[in-house]
Amino acid sequence: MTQVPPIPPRRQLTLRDVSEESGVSEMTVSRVLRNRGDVSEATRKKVQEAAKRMGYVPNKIAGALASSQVNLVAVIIPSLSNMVFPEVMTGISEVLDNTDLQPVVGVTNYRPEREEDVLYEMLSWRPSGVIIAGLEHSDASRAMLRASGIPVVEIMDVDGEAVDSVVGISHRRAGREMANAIVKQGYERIGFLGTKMPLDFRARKRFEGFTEALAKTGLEVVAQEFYEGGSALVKGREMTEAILSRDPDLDFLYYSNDMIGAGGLLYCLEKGMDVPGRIGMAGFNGVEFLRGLPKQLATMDAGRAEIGRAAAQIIVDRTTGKDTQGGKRIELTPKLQPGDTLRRY
Amino acid sequence: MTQVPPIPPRRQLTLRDVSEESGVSEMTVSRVLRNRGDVSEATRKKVQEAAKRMGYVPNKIAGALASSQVNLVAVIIPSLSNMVFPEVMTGISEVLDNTDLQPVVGVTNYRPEREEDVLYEMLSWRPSGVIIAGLEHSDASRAMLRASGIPVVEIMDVDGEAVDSVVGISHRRAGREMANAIVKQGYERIGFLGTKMPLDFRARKRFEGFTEALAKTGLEVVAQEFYEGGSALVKGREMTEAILSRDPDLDFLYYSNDMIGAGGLLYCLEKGMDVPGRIGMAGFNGVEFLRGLPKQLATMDAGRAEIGRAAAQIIVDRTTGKDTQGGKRIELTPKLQPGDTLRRY
DNA sequence: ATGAAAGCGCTAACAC
DNA sequence: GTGTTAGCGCTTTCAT
Repeated sequence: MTQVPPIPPRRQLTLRDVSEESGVSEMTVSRVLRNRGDVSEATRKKVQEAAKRMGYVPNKIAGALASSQVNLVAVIIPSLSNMVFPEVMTGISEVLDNTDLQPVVGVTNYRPEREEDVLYEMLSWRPSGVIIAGLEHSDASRAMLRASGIPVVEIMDVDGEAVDSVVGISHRRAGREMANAIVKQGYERIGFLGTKMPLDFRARKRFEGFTEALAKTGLEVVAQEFYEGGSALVKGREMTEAILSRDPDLDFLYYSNDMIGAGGLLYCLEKGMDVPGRIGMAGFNGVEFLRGLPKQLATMDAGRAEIGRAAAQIIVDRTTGKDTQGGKRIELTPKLQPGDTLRRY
Repeated sequence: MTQVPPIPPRRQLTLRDVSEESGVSEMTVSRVLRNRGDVSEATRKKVQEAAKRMGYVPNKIAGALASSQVNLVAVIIPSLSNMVFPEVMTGISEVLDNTDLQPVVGVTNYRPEREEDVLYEMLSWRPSGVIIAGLEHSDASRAMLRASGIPVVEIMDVDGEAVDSVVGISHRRAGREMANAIVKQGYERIGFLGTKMPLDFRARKRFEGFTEALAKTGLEVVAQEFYEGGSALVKGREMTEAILSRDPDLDFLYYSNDMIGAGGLLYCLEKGMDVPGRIGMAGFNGVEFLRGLPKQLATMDAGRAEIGRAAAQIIVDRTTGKDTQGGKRIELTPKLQPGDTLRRY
C-alpha cells in the first residue's frame, strides 16, 4: 500500500491562489465562479479547471461582506421533535430549493429568552429574511425583528398582531370548531387533556376557543389533565387512565395534540371501550402518523407544509423584488378530519 | 387610504455608529461588545447602553472575516422527519450549549449529490467543525472534508473508513446480535421488512449482518418485503399483511426500523395473533415512542443522543485546543431491548 | 472581455 | 485602559 502524503499545512485557498494557478485576474476568476458577467469560454474553462483541481471553496464570509448579500433565511421554531415543525420545514425547503436562498434553522425549546438569543445570533449573520413561529415574542425580539429591515414572516398562528407578514391558522377558531363538532354529535361530558407548558400559546388559544364555544351551548369542560415532558404517547395513556378513573362518565376526550391523543386512543381500545360510542376522542394537528393506528383519531389538520410554503414564498417574493410591500396576512383554514372517533350517530 | 411611507433606506448600524453615539472609540466598543480585554466599568456601561438604545446587532460576517473565526458547527444529516436525527441533534445541542459554538443543520434527504451541495455550501461559511452522518460520501465530498482543514466527525456508523473522527455503532454487529437473539429464542421462519432506499447504507449493513449471522446457524431469511415513502406506520401494517398472506407460517418479523415495526405490531395485535408466541417481532432504533404501544416491540437502541454528545465533544475539544490529534474513533454498543415481542420461552 | 482600485464592518496587533 | 493601523477575501465600480 502506498504512503498517503502528509497533509499540507493548509492556509485557506483564496481567489488569488486560483488566479495565480490559472493566470487569470482575481476579478475574472470571481466572475467565472459566480457566473456573472461576460467571460470568454476559454478563460472560463481554464478557471473552472484550476479551481476544481485545487479544491477551492469560495469564502462566503468575504463574499457576503463585500456584497452585503446573504442568501440565508433564518427559520426559528420551538422544537424539532414533535413532527409538526419538520413538516413546516419541508414546505419551506420545497420553495427555497428553487431559489438560491437557504434555510438555517434555530430552535428555541419554547423559551422566550432562548428565542431572543437565537434571533440575535441569526440576525447578526444578516440573513435575507426571517421565518419565526408564533406571534408572541419578547419586546426585545420584536424590536430586533423590526430593526432588521428584512422581511419577517410569523407562522402557525394568526390570532394576534404581526411584526410584518403572517401565515397560519386561527387556533382559537380551530378550538371552537372542534367544540361545535363534538357538541353536534351529542357528547356532553367533555374532558380536556393537554400540555402544562404555559408557553405553548397556540395550544392555549385552542383551549380558549374550545371552552368559549362550549360555553355558548351551555356546556363546559368537566375535567382536565396536564402533562409535562416524557413520551407523549405514554403520557396520553397515563393521563387518559387518570382522568377516566377520576371521572368515569366522561363521554369525550379532547387532546391538545395528536400524539397524546393516540396514546389515549390505544389505551381506550385496549380496555375494550366502545370508541366512539361510549366515548369519543379528538386531537389536533393531523399528523400523518395517525393513519397507522387501529382507528383514525379525529383531528384538525393545521396545513403545516402549506404554511411553510406560503411563508417561504413571501420571503422569496420580497427578496427578488417581485413584492415590495410586506405586511401580508394569510389565514389558512384548518380542516376537521372526523376520522373514526367523533361519530356518535 | 394613507400612503405607506417608503421603507426608510436603512443603512445597517455599525460599530462606528455606536462609537459616535457613545463617544468611545470603535475598538473599545468592539471590546465591550465581545467582553474582551480590559475596559473600565464606566465606558462599558456607556457603550452597552448606547448599543442597546440603538438596537445595534453586530455584523458577524465582518467579525468572522476579520478574525477568521466562525463559531458554527455544520451538522449534515439525511432527514429530520424520522425521530432519530432530532435525538442526535439534542445530544449535540446539549454539549454545544455550554460553549460558544452553534450547530447549523443541513439536510440531504439521503441523496449524495445533495450532500455534496449542502457540504459545499456549509464549508463556504468556514465553520469550526463538521458533524456528518454516515461514512459513505462521494469522492468530491470526501475531498472537501479533507481539504477543509477543520475537525470532521462522521456519526452513526463505524463500519467503514473515516475521513477524520467517527462516533457510532456497528450496524453489521447490531444485525448479527439481533439475529442471534432471535435464533436463541427458537424462531426459525424469519421474514425481513425494510426500506427500499438503496442509499440507506446503515439499514443495509444491519441486513447484511443479520443474514450473515443467520447463515451461521443454518437459517436464512425466508421472505422479504420492502417499501418506499409514505407513513411508516401504515407501511408497516401493509407490509406485514402482505408478507403474512404470502408466507403465513413465518414465525418472526424483523423490521429495519421501529416505526414500521410498530405498524406491524399493531396489525398483528388487532388480528388477535399471539405475539410473541405464534410470531415474534423486532425493530431497530429504540425510539422512545415505542413505550406507548400496547406491547413493547423488541428493538436495539442505537444511543443516538450519546452519539450526538460524543461527536460534539470531539469538535469542542479540537476547537479549544484541548485535543490536537483528530482521528478519534468511538464505537458505542447498541443495547438489545427485548421488550415483549422476543420471548418465546 | 478583462483588469485595478477601493472598500464591506470588523478585529489582531501593536502603540500609547 | 484606550486608540491607531492594517488588513481579512471578496465584490463593486469604473477604466480599458
